[in-house]
Amino acid sequence: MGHGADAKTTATARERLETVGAADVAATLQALATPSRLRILARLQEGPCAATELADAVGMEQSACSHQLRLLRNLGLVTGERRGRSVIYALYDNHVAELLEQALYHVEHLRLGLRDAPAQAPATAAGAR
Amino acid sequence: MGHGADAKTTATARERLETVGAADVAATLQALATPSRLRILARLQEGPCAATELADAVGMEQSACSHQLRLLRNLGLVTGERRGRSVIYALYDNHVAELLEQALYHVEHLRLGLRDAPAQAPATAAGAR
DNA sequence: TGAACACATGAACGGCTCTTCATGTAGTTC
DNA sequence: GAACTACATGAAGAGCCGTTCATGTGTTCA
Repeated sequence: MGHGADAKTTATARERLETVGAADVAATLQALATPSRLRILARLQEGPCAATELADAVGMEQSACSHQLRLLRNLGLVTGERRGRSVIYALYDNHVAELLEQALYHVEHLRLGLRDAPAQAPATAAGAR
Repeated sequence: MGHGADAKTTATARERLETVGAADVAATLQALATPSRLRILARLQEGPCAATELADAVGMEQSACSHQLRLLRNLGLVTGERRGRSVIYALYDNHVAELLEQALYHVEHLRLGLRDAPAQAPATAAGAR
């Protein structure tokens, strides 16, 4: 209903994590945990692209790129459909685009060493202090 | 200066990625790419916590937890300061909390198989379709 | 000062991941 | 259908990662 965190349905990140499955979350996020795949996704954010062209754009061998594309596909992050003798790859979703975007955003800031606020705990019954 | 993406200073994700350093971005994101660290960060989002208590909360051995904490610390994602004979760990930043939050959010949606929109390219000269 | 607690660190091992090399399959063109 | 292009796949090797075991450092308290 609301936007971010309502008072009622506020599950802790920890609960949500176990609900979805920590291993699954980790697996998905690992798609963003290597330079090669990061480059692939970043290129795809600019628009769909054929496999060979993609490999060329990110500077990796066709085979290596294909392997990673399969991985990304199995994770449901990208799609690939035939078009003539090419296979056009694209980001699956806008969620993927945003995930990449925000990951980049946060890492850019973290890498600058800027400190926003010393990490405040959510508005829990935090009497203990 | 703006907030998210101004029309003028819009660099492609690919450019930003190389600017920050794809390897560095990957390294940081890899902190979210394993169940153990994911649990650690999720627990810390609820508030600061001593090392042993933390290890207990996420169900891992003290040593293993300590190793991962060092890693997270080196990446600048968490802080740890002595307090008596304990060391209290906390998320470094609100950026870290948000990164975790949004990663969770997107993965929750991706895991549901919900498809928002078939990934639209940014407002480029995307006539080809 | 010595014992007990809290945490950090080093070494080592098993497992996973990414790449490369070689080969296989699908589609087009002649 | 033969040759070529575009992509996928399998096997294998090098390197990295996370855990465990054993031990070390710092702190409190009697």
